[in-house]
Amino acid sequence: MKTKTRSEAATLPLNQILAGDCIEVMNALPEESIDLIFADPPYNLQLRGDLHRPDNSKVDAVDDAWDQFDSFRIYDDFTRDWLKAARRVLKPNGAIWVIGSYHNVFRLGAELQNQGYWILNDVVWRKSNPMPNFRGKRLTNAHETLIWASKNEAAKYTFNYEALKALNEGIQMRSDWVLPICNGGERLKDENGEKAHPTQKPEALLHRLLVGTTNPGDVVLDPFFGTGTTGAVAKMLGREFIGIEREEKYRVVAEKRIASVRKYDREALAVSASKRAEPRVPFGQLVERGLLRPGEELVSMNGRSKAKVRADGTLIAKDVKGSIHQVGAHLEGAPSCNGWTYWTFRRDGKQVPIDVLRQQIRAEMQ
Amino acid sequence: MKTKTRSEAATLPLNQILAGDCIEVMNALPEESIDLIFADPPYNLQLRGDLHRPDNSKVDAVDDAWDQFDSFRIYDDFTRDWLKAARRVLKPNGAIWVIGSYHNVFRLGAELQNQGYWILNDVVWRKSNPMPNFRGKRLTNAHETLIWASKNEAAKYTFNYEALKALNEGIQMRSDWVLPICNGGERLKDENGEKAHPTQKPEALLHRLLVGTTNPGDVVLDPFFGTGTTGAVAKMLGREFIGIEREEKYRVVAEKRIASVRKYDREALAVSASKRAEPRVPFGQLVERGLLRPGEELVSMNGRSKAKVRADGTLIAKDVKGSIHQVGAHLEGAPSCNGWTYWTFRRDGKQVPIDVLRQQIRAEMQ
DNA sequence: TAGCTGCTTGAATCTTCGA
DNA sequence: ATCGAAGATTCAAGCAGCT
Repeated sequence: MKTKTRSEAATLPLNQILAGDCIEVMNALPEESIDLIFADPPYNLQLRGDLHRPDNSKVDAVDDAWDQFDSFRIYDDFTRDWLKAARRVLKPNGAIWVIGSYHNVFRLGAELQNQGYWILNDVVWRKSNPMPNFRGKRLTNAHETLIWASKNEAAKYTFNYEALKALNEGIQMRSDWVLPICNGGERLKDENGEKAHPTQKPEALLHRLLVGTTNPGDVVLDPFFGTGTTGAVAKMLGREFIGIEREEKYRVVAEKRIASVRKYDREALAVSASKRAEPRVPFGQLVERGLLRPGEELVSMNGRSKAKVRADGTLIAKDVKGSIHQVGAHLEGAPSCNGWTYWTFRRDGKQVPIDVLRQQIRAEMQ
Repeated sequence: MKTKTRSEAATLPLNQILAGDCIEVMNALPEESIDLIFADPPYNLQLRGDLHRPDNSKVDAVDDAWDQFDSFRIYDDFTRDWLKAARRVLKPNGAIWVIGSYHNVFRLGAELQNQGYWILNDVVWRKSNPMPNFRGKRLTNAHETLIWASKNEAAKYTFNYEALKALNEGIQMRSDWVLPICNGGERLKDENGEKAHPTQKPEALLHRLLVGTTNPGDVVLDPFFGTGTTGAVAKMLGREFIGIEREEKYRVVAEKRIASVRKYDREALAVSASKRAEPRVPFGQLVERGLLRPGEELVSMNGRSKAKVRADGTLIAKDVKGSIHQVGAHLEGAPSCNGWTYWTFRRDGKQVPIDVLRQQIRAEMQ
């Protein structure tokens, strides 16, 4: 429901980047004036020493002062204060998005709930090209979490169901979004050719989020504006924005960036169109899902070789262990081998190619 | 490292389902006795019906703010208590997995951090066949979140990196896991043909998690056992389990289920080992055994550097002496260098990595 | 032009052993 | 506990430069 009046619009500093601490600046804005907030607060990463890639190059870490907090207590105080200020400026039917990683997102989500925000969805941004875990000590940190919440349980939040369905090729939009990280030409550089901001978010993410949860003309506030992805996408999509940013160097970059953006840029729309490739199905999934059991015997298509399945999705044959491809290649004395078509399993007295099981999983994924 | 003693094993009720409240039962177990905890705590506590404030006055159900606030407080108290009891029984190098949705996972994650657990990853279980959002008012809730945390920051948690990489067909396992929900034949039914438990987890999820973060023989505790997916998969994979479940009807179903499970054979349970687990072989042994001769020349993998082997197993290059690692790092101007993969020697006219010789010695050690 | 190789880079709580 | 040394460890993209 649009309730914006002329006088209210006049007092709002629309399409500007405001300098200063976001809490103070938000408290100076009129209450109940904002339709949507997008907030990408500091993550409070707690990094110890340097990290090198296996090729010995050094990882350019987020070591900025603005990401340093001395304790959870201090981070929680900070979170409480800015979320409270944010809630004051939200319209009664307003909503908020916050983004974070496991370092901070649980603090964010709990505090949202404590303040009476009503969580609508948590959304997973699955990165198609995340940075690997170079030391092999944990899982690849391949996602970040967004929380979408309305001001309270009763709020009539904006949700453009059909628009998102259209973006998703006619299928209901899910809570996991596969999008690449921001790099290439979209990644803003400073005068030295270094990245202008360590954590610039991709425009595709904001595009989907603004298309789905705002209407044209809505006022979108970003209290941690950085280099202004929110403002740039809002402008493209015909939404009004208000940015707040403490650091001058980021404001300068953002101003320039947004000035060069044109509304309804068709290229920006193209960014969000995701192409669908045939999903890769690791052989291990057949084992995890119980389609093949550890210890089960596979026989080669030509009937000459046998191997046993192991719990981690590798095979073991007479004198070799490895993937279905490696073991097949070794047994045939070939440089390579497509294990999917080489190996068969026994089902109802017949030998069936394991590729049948892969097809089955792919069908489920549709 | 297994440190289980006979007396400890004797006092642990292995491979049993214990009846009762999980906090009381955990407090009756010996401390520091559990390798891994998997917990799927309830979150629909149905508090709205009979909610009391801490001072025992009944909450006015009309007052939404009070209702929410007290709900969270009670849930947080519950979470704090069971996580504390869980932490007591964990071995110093133990770890925990918890699973939840946006309703409760932020409370879980924040409390884990508050108690000193150290989050290793948050993992998204991306459901390949979720229930659609029928009313079209929100995104399809297509995932649940798991948190993997060690007992504390210093803990040497178990992580079978190579096994998970193998499960994912040679690519590092990511933090987003695509797996189907539990249905079909795997879904347990009660005598009326109704599902026996509302939130039965798929065995594939537990398979991946147990293969990745436990070793055969480890003790896995599930304080919210339900119909025993954890126990069933633990048994298959040769892990010990302890289940705790309050409701008799679930215990009955779980007992029957686990009794019908068979453990995979030993060979199938072996997983791809990490190189770190292999015995250490000093470079000097290659010289002592005559696999390399003092004075023999080594050439770097990239062909740009040379060094000579000395009798004590150090190398000497143009302006540097030291270990294979030190000399390699110095010549490359790198912070570190794995000399085993950096240096090659000449054999039959070809350059061969010295790591081949290490493998040879390791093979002899078997 | 299209295709290939090689280099660079990304919100990262990223080692372990023995003296 | 602290310190030094051994040694284990990466995936997907974009882009430049070349054929």
